[in-house]
Amino acid sequence: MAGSECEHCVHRRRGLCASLIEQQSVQWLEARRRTREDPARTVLYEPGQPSQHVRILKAGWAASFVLRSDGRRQMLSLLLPGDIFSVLMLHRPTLTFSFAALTDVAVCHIALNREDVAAIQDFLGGACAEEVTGLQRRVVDLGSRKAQARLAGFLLDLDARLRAQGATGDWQPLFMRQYDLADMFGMSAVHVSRVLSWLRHEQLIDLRPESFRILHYPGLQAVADRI
Amino acid sequence: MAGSECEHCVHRRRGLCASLIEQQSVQWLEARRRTREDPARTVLYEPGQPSQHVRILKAGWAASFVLRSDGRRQMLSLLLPGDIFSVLMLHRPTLTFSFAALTDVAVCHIALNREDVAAIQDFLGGACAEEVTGLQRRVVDLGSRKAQARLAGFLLDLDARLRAQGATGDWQPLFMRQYDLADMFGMSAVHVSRVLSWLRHEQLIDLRPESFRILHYPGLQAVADRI
DNA sequence: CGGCTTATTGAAATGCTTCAAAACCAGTGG
DNA sequence: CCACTGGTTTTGAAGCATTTCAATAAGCCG
Repeated sequence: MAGSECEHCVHRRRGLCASLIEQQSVQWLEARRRTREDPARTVLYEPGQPSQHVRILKAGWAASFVLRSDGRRQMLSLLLPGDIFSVLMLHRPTLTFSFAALTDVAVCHIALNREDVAAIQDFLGGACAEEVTGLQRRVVDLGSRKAQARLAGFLLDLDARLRAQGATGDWQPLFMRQYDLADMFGMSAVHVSRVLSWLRHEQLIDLRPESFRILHYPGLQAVADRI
Repeated sequence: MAGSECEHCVHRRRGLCASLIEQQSVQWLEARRRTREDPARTVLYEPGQPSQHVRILKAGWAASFVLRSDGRRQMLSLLLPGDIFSVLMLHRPTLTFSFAALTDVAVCHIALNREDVAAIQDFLGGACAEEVTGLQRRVVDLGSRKAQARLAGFLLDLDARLRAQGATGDWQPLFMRQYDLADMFGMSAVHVSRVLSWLRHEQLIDLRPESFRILHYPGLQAVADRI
């Protein structure tokens, strides 16, 4: 059974795994990877920790973040199932930021050597470019938009991202605490609560413990487009 | 004369040029590049514009930025002589952001085809990783530090960057208007003025039209380290 | 000198944070 | 079934950071 995990993996058709399988084979990949499961809130990678493995989030949600000396946490990106973390690990011996599980997660660790990496340069270049583009969006977001616009835009993005992965219903999962959103968008948890309450009060979204629903796309978009 | 520009170029020993010369030769590089000069405030690249050329800032200062539909400008990064823009051009047909000259500039355009790019993958991977790291720093900066800390940190960084390039004196150049700094750090030009005045009043820095001087490193560092 | 761009200053308004208290919620053990 | 707990969200009030608007000053160029 263990020998056929890759065969049946949802993620084998896209991204890193697809490239590796194309270059080599499913068996080759299977031999170089192992799955690890971790409970919610576990730190998956600490800055400075040398690692030979590039990882793929098989199931659950995770996030990358920087822990500042004053205890403050700045989230860099949100990882959904299928996302790779981190392309940088293939270029650098260690990273300067952390990864943590937001929910229970299953993570696939893949061991690649220099030649393996060389064989998938095309894919890696593209993945690195995506990483840059995503971070640029965050800079624009943090630098030039107000809290309301950031949260509205985030919910729209997340909705689109989940639908692109095949989600269909009205309700979408949201496995983040309000303080996670606060750390993501550089605002206080209190203010996150207020903004979300306001969006709800305006009938733009509906919110439940671990899920949300967009009630009025154009309205929410209008808020997201405000300065 | 034109045939020997690369030979005498200050930047030939580092970065992209060094990699290309190592892989091929100075003559090879010379044949694929041409220099362009542009006055201050010129737009060097507009988003969406297809370009076969990767560029190196030979002289002057420039910046990358996103122009938002509401007219607001978010600067992404500051380019100093020797900096490449942009690694992303080698992975994507077009970019989503702009480059503009802050001063009069000389820009070296280099035409590379797919094989040329493949030959310097090692260098490109590293450069892309650097790009990511720099943007992550900006996210942390914008997300979790106050205006004072951002400006203090910027001056310290810039000072270090210029000294790493060989600058020695007390005074360092600063070819940015206050509204450039505002667009860079997500604050209003008025507030930039106030913060700089305050830093000056605290005897931490000295400021003149196109240059600055750090008067008290530990003090400025202390401000930069504040939340 | 006049006209342009950039920087400074003040006053008022807005956005956001902090602190503190209360409400809510899920799980635990009685 | 209830009370208790710990983690999370909501709410209010006060204070701080930053923006906006508007007016003035300073610097530079022709």
